[in-house]
Amino acid sequence: MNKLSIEEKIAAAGLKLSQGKKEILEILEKNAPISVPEILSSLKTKKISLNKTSIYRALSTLIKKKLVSEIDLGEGKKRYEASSKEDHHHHFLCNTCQHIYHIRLDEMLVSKIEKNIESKNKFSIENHKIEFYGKCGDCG
Amino acid sequence: MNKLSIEEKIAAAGLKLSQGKKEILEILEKNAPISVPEILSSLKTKKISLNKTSIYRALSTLIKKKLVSEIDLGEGKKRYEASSKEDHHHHFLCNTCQHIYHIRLDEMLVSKIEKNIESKNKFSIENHKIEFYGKCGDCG
DNA sequence: ACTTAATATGCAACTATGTTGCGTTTGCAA
DNA sequence: TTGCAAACGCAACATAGTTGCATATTAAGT
Repeated sequence: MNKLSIEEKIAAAGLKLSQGKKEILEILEKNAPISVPEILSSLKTKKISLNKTSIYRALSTLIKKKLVSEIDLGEGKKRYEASSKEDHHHHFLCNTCQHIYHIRLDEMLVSKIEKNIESKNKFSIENHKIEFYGKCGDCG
Repeated sequence: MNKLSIEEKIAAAGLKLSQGKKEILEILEKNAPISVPEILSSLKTKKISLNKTSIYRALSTLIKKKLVSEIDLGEGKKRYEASSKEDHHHHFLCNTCQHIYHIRLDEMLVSKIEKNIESKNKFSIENHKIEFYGKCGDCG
């Protein structure tokens, strides 16, 4: 369980507690994976001014410290989520309402698939990207 | 087996045989999945002048007719490959040499994973994106 | 509190991928 | 061979993301 406050998490990662990082983490913890433009407009709503350059740089250090993870659903832009939300998981994107759902896979099966690939080829797999697309319950 | 010539494939899809589509398909059939900038420079090498707008538009119609498929390895740009090359397959991207390999998965296992997700949630899965990253034999 | 060094920020300019509008050209079929 | 739809080139635009540099803020040491 992760009961640390945002301030504590940033401190634990050995980072300086800046307005930017604090606000960004706060937003990410409240949202499904969002893009930088969305973070930007979310900040504007909260009447907080933060430059896009600063956001990209803050995200970059947060990613390095594993407080944030980057995902790419093939939309031509990246999305970010607080990695503290949950552990390893994947995403389902509804082709109709564009909602992003977190899903948990049977990791045993994934691992079987990877072992299979590694044995057939001479690869050593370091990570994967697995996303699903379709219709969610609300739209089906 | 797909023994049709490029001209025949285009005709079979009910498309006009334009220089652009012909050249693009020719390049895609010879290459691993490549991006538009790469197609552009490949054309330049062959002393063929074709505008990037035309490339994007040609690709778009070729994709609609299923002669080309679009893939996204999270690099901030799309890649394209001739779908005639092989049937359903996935990709492995070497983190060291950036080489892209075609891999074939145990589709039974993939289908098991999907059924699992569909039963736990109220999703109907229409497609997926599954890519692997790591070190290839040459780099390991 | 005061200084300092490291990190964070703002701004402007820039790069890259991809798109749109529009006028012109080309392939192909009647 | 002529007419129409599809293809094309060009310029302008849109959007995501990056870089350089000057200024400001934070946290640690005095």
